[in-house]
Amino acid sequence: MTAVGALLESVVVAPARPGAATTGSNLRERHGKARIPNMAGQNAETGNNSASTVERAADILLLFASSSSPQLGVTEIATALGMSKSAVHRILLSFRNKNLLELDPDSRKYSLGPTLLGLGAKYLGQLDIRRMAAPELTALSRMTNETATLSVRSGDQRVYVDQVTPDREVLMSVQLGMAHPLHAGASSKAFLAFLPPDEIDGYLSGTLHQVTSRTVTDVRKLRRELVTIRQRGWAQSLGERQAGAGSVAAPVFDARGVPVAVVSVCGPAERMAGEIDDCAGHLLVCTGRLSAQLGYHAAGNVG
Amino acid sequence: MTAVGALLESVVVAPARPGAATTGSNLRERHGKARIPNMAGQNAETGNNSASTVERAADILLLFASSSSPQLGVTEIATALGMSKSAVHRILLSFRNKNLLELDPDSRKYSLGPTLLGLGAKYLGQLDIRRMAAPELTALSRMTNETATLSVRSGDQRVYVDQVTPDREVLMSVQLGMAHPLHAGASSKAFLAFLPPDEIDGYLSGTLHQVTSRTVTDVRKLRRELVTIRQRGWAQSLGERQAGAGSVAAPVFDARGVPVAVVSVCGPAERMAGEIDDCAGHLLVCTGRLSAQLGYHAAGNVG
DNA sequence: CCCGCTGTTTCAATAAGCGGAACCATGTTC
DNA sequence: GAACATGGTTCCGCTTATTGAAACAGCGGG
Repeated sequence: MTAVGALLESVVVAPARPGAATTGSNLRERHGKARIPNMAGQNAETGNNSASTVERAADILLLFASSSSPQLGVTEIATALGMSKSAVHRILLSFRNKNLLELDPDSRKYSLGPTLLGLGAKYLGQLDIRRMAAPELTALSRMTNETATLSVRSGDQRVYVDQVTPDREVLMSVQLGMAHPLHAGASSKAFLAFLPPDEIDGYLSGTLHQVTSRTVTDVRKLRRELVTIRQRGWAQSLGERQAGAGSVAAPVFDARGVPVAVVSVCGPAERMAGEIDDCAGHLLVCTGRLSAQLGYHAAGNVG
Repeated sequence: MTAVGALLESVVVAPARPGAATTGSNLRERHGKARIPNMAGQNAETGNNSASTVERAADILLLFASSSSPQLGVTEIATALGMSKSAVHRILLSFRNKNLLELDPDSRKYSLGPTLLGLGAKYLGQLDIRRMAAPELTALSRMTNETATLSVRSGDQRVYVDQVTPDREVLMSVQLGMAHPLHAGASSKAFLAFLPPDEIDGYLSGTLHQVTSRTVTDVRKLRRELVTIRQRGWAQSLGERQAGAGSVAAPVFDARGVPVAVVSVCGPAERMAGEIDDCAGHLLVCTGRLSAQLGYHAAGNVG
């Protein structure tokens, strides 16, 4: 009954497709350079040997992703990104040729195209952690009667890749695919706490953006909290990333002990406040099973 | 309980929010093949004043979407697209900076990045037809006990944007987001049949690719079938796009009488063969309701 | 250990994208 | 309804970013 779950086109005989056994996808990055997210103005200081035109084109796509209005005009984009109208127009035309963007001939504005759906679906389909975690998320959501989410890391950021919401009126729902910093919210902190020490240092040496009024941006305070998280194995947050929301989160480790994903239970802050311990218990059982599936044998890693 | 359905991050109190006004998206495309860099100057005649670098970058993304293996290497991409390794590498670096692609440091290969998930989710979220049709798809799938799908048009192609699968062992599942030609399969033919005559002519004057052994590529035969489809209001296919699959499909019209989407019922070919008339009945009720919601008043359009 | 394969970097040539301004097409105002 | 305003599209010289070949670096297999 799921809507967007199925991804492989085929006449399926068994409920799941046995398929080729893909190895676990581990992602690692070493980008020390922190980008200022969605800021307008000049981005002259990239300093890389990459293709600036392509990056600017990508920025246009990302602008659509972060914009509140689904349709954007040429000048709108140009001013937002500090580009000239002609450059924007040329890039938009290219994307349009590839069906990555669409043009509404009436309003003369552009919007995201269906090909992006294909790319996103493809990405999800090859995320084996997601497949593996799906039943766990369902069970976790049912037991806690709250939303269960799954996140993966992408460089200095974290991205929700799945969620299962409970069957009740007031609930929390996260936006899949959008990137969040590694220091705000339970899921992020759960990731950060279990990274290798040098990566933690690298991240903490950057700017810690104040996402909400409760976001912890003091490095020393955050470091103390990371120690706590490592000791007890899970992180919590009340409104640190999303005002009014609360959550508990714990990482999933692969065989090498690297955190490859984070599972969280989240809901409205007032409700979550009284459920934290209960949720954390269920959560750890869930992540423990997943880590075991990935070949992780819990060792003395508490430090 | 849906996994990827929710898209807006918020603490939701009401189950769903009624969307804003609908905008019919019509677009026209021209697929030129620009490969030879010799006469790469300004070709005013072909109407190609777009950014070739960006298009080539987009081609790389699309290659990932259509490739069977989730990871691609630099030379692999370069040879597949006829580009130089350095160009590919630079573009890959740009995409990596934007988290549109990821690099597996072990295998030194690239794969799709999580930002694409965000873009795809965003696209789905702003497709109001999808929201509107979702309950209809669910009902249709339940009544027919087969898979119900929703497609939209994108240039000369058609894209699945949603599906609801029945609760049984043997079923059909389509791949969301991937583009299909307008002449193969019931959903495609249902679109094609109700386009304006000049657009039909334009499409039929192009090459009709033989997708499966049963794909109709003879223009005259196809034209006859389009007449039939227009007369009875729905299209059928047995293995024309996907071997072993069968389906019936009918369009959804907006207030102007333009087909904005297509709903289909599909399943394994043997089973569908005996269910076609029954499914078509349910299907037409469903699409009729949707068209009515869009302000379409059935007129004497049979011809 | 060396060879072959693949990803990364370098560098000069130049093709390609850039921006400003002119050009249209809408729809808004008076 | 004409003049105006707004925003998309096109044109064109300038210059910069991109390109391709070749050199370099890592890695795995023979």
